[in-house]
Amino acid sequence: MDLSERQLQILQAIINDYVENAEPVGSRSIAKKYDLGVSPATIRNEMSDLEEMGYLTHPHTSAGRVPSDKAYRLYVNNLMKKKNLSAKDKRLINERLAASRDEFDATIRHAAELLSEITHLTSFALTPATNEETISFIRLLPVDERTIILMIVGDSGNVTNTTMRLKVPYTQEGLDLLSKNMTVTYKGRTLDDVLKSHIIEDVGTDIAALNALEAGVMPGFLRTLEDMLNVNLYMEGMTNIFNLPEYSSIDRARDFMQLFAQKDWFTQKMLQRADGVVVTIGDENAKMKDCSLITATYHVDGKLVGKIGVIGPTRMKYDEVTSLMEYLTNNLSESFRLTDGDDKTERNNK
Amino acid sequence: MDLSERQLQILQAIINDYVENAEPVGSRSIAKKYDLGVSPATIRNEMSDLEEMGYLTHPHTSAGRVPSDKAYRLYVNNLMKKKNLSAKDKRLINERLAASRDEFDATIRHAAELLSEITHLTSFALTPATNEETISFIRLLPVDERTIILMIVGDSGNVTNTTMRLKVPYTQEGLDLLSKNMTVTYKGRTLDDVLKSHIIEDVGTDIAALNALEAGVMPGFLRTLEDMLNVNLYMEGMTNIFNLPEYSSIDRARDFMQLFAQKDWFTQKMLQRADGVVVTIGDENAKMKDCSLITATYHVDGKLVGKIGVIGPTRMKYDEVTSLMEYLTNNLSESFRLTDGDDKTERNNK
DNA sequence: ATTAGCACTCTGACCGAGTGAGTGCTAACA
DNA sequence: TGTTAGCACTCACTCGGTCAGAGTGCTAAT
Repeated sequence: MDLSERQLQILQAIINDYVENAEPVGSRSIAKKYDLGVSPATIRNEMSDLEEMGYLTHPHTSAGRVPSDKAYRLYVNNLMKKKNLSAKDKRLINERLAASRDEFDATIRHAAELLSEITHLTSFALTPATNEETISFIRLLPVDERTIILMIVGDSGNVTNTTMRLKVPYTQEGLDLLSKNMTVTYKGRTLDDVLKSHIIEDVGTDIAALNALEAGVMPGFLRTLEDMLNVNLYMEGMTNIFNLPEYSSIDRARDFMQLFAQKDWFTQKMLQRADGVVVTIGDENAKMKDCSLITATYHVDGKLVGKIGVIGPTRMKYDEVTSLMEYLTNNLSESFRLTDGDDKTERNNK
Repeated sequence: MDLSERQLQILQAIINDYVENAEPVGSRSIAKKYDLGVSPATIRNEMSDLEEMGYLTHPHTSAGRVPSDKAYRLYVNNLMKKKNLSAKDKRLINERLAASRDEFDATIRHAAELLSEITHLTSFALTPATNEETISFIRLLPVDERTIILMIVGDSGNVTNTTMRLKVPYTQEGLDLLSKNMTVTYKGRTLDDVLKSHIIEDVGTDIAALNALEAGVMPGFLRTLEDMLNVNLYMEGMTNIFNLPEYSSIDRARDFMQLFAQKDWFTQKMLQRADGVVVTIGDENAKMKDCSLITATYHVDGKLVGKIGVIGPTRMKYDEVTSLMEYLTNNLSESFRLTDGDDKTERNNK
């Protein structure tokens, strides 16, 4: 059941050729381009065997062979070698990321841009998930007679705030006291935890006015927590796929685009993927049957975890893309390691 | 040079028919469907005249006529009548907007969703421009030894904040004093004004440590102002156009999609458009030659101004879309009128 | 001024032949 | 027994030609 050395060589040759030219590859062209020391007839026989084993398919009798998902999987797992990035790409990455080093979200967006520029595919980046983030403090600030700001600060400096209009009047003292009480109650607990407990805990006071204020603030508090848990999705290079032959039919192009119309669904799917560089090919992506998806994770200060990814047809340069993503996520994680004396700013989401 | 009553009738009939069926319309079908009391031959003669005047075009000799941009312009300016929304659509709008009434950005996003759902076209919504917003107060808050939060609050409750890491240590008193000084210096001035002055004004203190703190904070302050000036763009229904015959060719579809790849450019273009319901047709949109674009403005508390819009082929139901947008923007402006006793929240951008 | 009639034009669908790429099989060969 | 040359066969694609249908533009009659 294992493949012979020669079969592997042939399979690799077919994959290389097909990835490059997007056209079914015949025995003759393999024999000519790759010096395997055998005739086209022999290659034909091997190809026939490979097809039987499910590594190749046949659009029609008189066409060449096309690698199957299974072939790409084999290639990704066993055959492909790490590629070195070109000096040009490395420079591009370093410069672009350094330029926006101070602005967290901008850096992440630039990472997605770089991915799509270099691979000519569609890419995305997610800001880090904050479920592990714990509450550092909560502050209520006055705006006008009826309007206040609720601000939640996480332990990594993540900030989210909501402006809310109260039905009842308030006092500065009330705000201060409630801020303090809420901070005491929730400090150190994760956002997830506080939100999921769903119990609006009594922050403990027996002043009637304060209880009224608390009741007015709570719905906004929960909404703010939810907001803080949301990650941002940046997509880039969606139109790149129009240049690829697999999307030359309107239907395919539409299907592809529609995947990203439901941003929330897509974000959830991506968040569920394992850490590190993960490749899923064709059928392995339930809903995105004829795409391949490569994701990788970066870290913020060694803790928070965000994701970047590339989406394209199954026919893609897996070796180059995975190497690129490894380089890029390392670079990102490095950027986001908060060293002392650094004036990095803008670590706040939406 | 003016068009006769009959010519107007014929032109209107052609536009109706073409907008409905997306196919060149011939004299015979006009004569049959619209009871104008004349024969196809007469209509042919009029059509020929209309073509000479630039209101119609001819894909080829033996095809029917197609309205030109000029014809649509005439239609929009003089011919079309306001349409009443269906009860179903009204209900849909009211329900959907009411559901997210508390969350500012969500409401705006829903407005864009509604637009694309009802029109089956591509739509967008912009959060209000904040150049007129004035600074209400500025607050600096501690996170850890080196990290602080800078928060700017506008007079309409708009909040933007940045987490920044300082090179130098700070004290609570320092933060409080600087907050107070900055507020005094900038209160009441517009964001634009403060940002454009570009002079980092001395907020007035002679304590050395405070000056150092001020210097550390200023770059972040400017960046926060910039951030606060940014508007958010929500796009919806981009894939709707795949169902339209004018985008059945990949090239057209790609061109359309690429318009929105440069979000910043698009946002700027949209912000430049006049207030109220504005229709631009085909050539009138320099870069979007074969699209029509309809935008409308909504108000927040009668002051801040945001935009929503619909983009589609020149062949669109101008009457229905403009009526819909009028209804929708009225509804939005109404929602955003901050009445007393209302606990509307979440009036904060990015 | 309007209309009927008719010739003319152009598109799009359909058809059939020819071409070329590539396979699969068979028989010969090392 | 694995490899190879040779050859028949298959299938998609292209090209030219034909045909039907829709619609115009012109002319002559009303």
